[in-house]
Amino acid sequence: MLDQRLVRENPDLIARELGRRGLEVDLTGLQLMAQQQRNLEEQRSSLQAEGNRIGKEVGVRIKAGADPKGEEVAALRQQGNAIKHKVAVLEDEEKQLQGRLREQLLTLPNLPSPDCPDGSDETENQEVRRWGTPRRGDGLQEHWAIADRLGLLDTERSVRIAQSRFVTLFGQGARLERALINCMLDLHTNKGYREVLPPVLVNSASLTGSGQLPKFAEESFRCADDDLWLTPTAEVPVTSLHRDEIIAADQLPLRYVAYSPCFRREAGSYGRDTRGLIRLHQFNKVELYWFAHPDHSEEAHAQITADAEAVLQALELPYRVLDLCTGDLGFSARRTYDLEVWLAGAGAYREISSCSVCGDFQARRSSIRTKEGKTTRLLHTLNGSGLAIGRTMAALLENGQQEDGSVLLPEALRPYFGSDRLRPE
RNA sequence: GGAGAGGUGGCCGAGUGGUCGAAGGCGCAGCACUGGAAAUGCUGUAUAGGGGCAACUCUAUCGAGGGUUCGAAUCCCUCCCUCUCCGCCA
Repeated sequence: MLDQRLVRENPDLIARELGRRGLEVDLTGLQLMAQQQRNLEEQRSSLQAEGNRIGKEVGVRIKAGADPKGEEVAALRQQGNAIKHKVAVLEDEEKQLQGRLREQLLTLPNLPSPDCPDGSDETENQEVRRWGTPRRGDGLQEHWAIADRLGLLDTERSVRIAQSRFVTLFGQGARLERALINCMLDLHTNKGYREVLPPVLVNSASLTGSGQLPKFAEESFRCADDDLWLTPTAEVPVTSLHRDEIIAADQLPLRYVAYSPCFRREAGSYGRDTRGLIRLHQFNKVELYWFAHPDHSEEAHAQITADAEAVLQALELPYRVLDLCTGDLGFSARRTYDLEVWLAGAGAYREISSCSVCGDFQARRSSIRTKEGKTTRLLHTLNGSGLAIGRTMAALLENGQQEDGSVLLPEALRPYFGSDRLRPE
């Protein structure tokens, strides 16, 4: 959420920065509301001050011996009552206004970082660097074909169990998924990340806190009878881990690594990536998350990205890093580096991780602050996939496929998987 | 799901209508004492919003929301949460 004060005092800045995202917003209405809200607050609180004064005076006079039923007290009472009614009216108006203002503010995305490259869509994302040598060649299979051949998964039975875009893993496939989760968690915890296994059902406040609500309700699965949703990413529960908290500055950064299944409705993506492990309603992910000191979130962004890259390097998967342009930036992000892994079968890079710095955007929505001496400020949050498990498996299958039909696994994964390769059964 | 108890500041804990943002303790910070530390003493120590260059000041907040009252941490209603016992259960 954007700072209400900024809306009041510098709406032009907001309009300009949101313009970089390709959004045309007229903030005069919002500014007016914010100003009016403050006027109401001023009126209300000075009336309340007067009311408090009268209330105290009644107490003082009665204690001093005034007749509680006498004229003197009755007059004060009447004054008090008059003020009370005025306050009630103002308060009501103010509350409504504040509600409408907040509602609208919650739908505005974060302002992009000054360093974020300008651009209108993903074609203008900027490649920052590449790592590894992409494997190319004729006859390289795509991962679903390999998975099918090796009996790693079953999509048709998954439709019977759930519906399309779900997958059931079997045998070596299930084992590989488990190996990847453990491998990644170990990699990150060895670097000092604190492992956390959060609830998968999250309430509306949590989704609002990290930015999925109110705007993206149709992206998540909702439980009909409860205020609970299936989490679309561990970013949601982990953000709310410290909702409404004040964290001492010397404890920052708090770095978490959370494994969780993720659930997404993928509305509006029918027909895209319908085969394989790329786009599913349910997938596993290991997520990195930082609660960072507001003065050091840029370094933190570089670090969290490096920590995500380290997984790809450990798994010997070639990738490239994209600096997302303003037009492709996610709702809560100020700046994002996407990691795209090479898929040898598809012959293309595909997103496997997204590392974002959100500034104080989520912290304001979630009220997460840090205290240093006497000053309390909103802290900064960052998140990065480290990594999406299903897509990692896809990359391993495509990049590790061998002539004999087996799939060779990277060294780092072998102890977890218990073998150096997947073999035809 | 049934019965009961309870939710007060970073923590513990007092406070059943009046000047209470809240005693006391712990913790923490600063100062004094010390060669240094401990112990001790003194002082300070919530959050948000508004006004002010600032010192400072006003308002709100004692689980949440409503109500009674000139005045609510305290009384009433609704909801949420926690704990204990019973039932059910991986």
